[in-house]
Amino acid sequence: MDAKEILKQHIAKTATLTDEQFDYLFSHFKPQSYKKGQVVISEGDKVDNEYFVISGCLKAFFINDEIKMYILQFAMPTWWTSDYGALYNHTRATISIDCITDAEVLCLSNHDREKICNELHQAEHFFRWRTNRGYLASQKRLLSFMNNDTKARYEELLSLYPQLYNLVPKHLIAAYLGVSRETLSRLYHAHK
Amino acid sequence: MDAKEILKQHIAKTATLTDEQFDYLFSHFKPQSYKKGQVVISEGDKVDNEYFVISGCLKAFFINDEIKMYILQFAMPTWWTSDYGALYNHTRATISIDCITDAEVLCLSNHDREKICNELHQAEHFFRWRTNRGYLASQKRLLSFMNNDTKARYEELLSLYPQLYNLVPKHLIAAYLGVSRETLSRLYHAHK
DNA sequence: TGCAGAATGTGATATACATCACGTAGCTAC
DNA sequence: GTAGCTACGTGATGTATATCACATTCTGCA
Repeated sequence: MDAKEILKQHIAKTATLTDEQFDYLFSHFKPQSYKKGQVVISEGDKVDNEYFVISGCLKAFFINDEIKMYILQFAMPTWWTSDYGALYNHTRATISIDCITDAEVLCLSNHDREKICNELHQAEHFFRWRTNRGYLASQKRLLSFMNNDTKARYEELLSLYPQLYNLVPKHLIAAYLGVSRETLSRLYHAHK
Repeated sequence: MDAKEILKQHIAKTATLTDEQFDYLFSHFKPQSYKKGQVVISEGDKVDNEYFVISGCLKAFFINDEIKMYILQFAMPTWWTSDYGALYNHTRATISIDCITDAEVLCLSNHDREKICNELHQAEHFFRWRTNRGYLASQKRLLSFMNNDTKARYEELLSLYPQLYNLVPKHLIAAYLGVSRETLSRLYHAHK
């Protein structure tokens, strides 16, 4: 299945577009390929685009003053990613994004998204629901952070995305869980 | 300023509606008054409405198996609140909401919101942006949880919402920060 | 093929925080 | 007014996790 078809099916779950409308919408997306390790958005950048993942795995992360990394999102196929704070507020990136594996994405500029949303009511509908789901996922993760200990969060993550275990290095999983790599290592060697 | 005018100005920041369109939209909102301590949504309830706060302060919270409470949101005037997971997915409430002070709200049913969004493109636009902002706030709080210690999060909260200090009991602030009330108490008596 | 750097395991120690326990002050109801 | 409840402070102790240090294994690549 090609990129266009993947996006089409993804949107069809939420919004009803004619083929012509979808073609028009799709004409604003720009395909892009990245190699493993390549940087998509770097802290301090001007952010113009958001990215729809076709294949591969990216990470969106924050580096604090002590050079410690926290991962906000592993972006897998059919997920959207960007530094949305910077994108919507026209500020410089505080979040960086790079590729854990080779990856193909579709880029959509902030300007084009707003233009399409304005022109096509169904597109606005789609983006409302996409953000809805992101909001709910974020709330859920926040609750999990407050309520569950590290082990429970680790198991929750792996039961949701079993592919991560082999796809991404353990220290990145630790950075997603918000614990040190040592603690994570001890965790899953203790309860074998 | 009455409830209608408060909502009107709130929406006008994001979407352009004619007076007729706003009147139509407003006709779907139902005003409601609550007393301090009154429950708006209780865990296990069917959730049909979301709430726009006109006055007072509500809290949205989760109680875990060990009867420990975590506060997801203090809902202040012009904020929206509900158990959105339950509301959108038509499941039972896992989040409860009650009133910290006497409060006035405007209720909007899930059904009516979707109806209005369908009928009025600008309403869909408004709700997309409202959710956007909620998503960004949630991401920011998540990052703060991973990156900052309790003291920093406490000071961040109070600098954002100074009125909370006198409005809500300290153990609720602790439940928002995700620490025990003892730890919070020690925190702000240590660094005077 | 072999080497450098990345990823991972593991021990020792320090620390932030939870938990338990108890005390006090203030508010509310009748 | 007093009984009871809620909010809040504070000490003692236990525990999960960070941090530092070093060893081991894996992997890409020249």
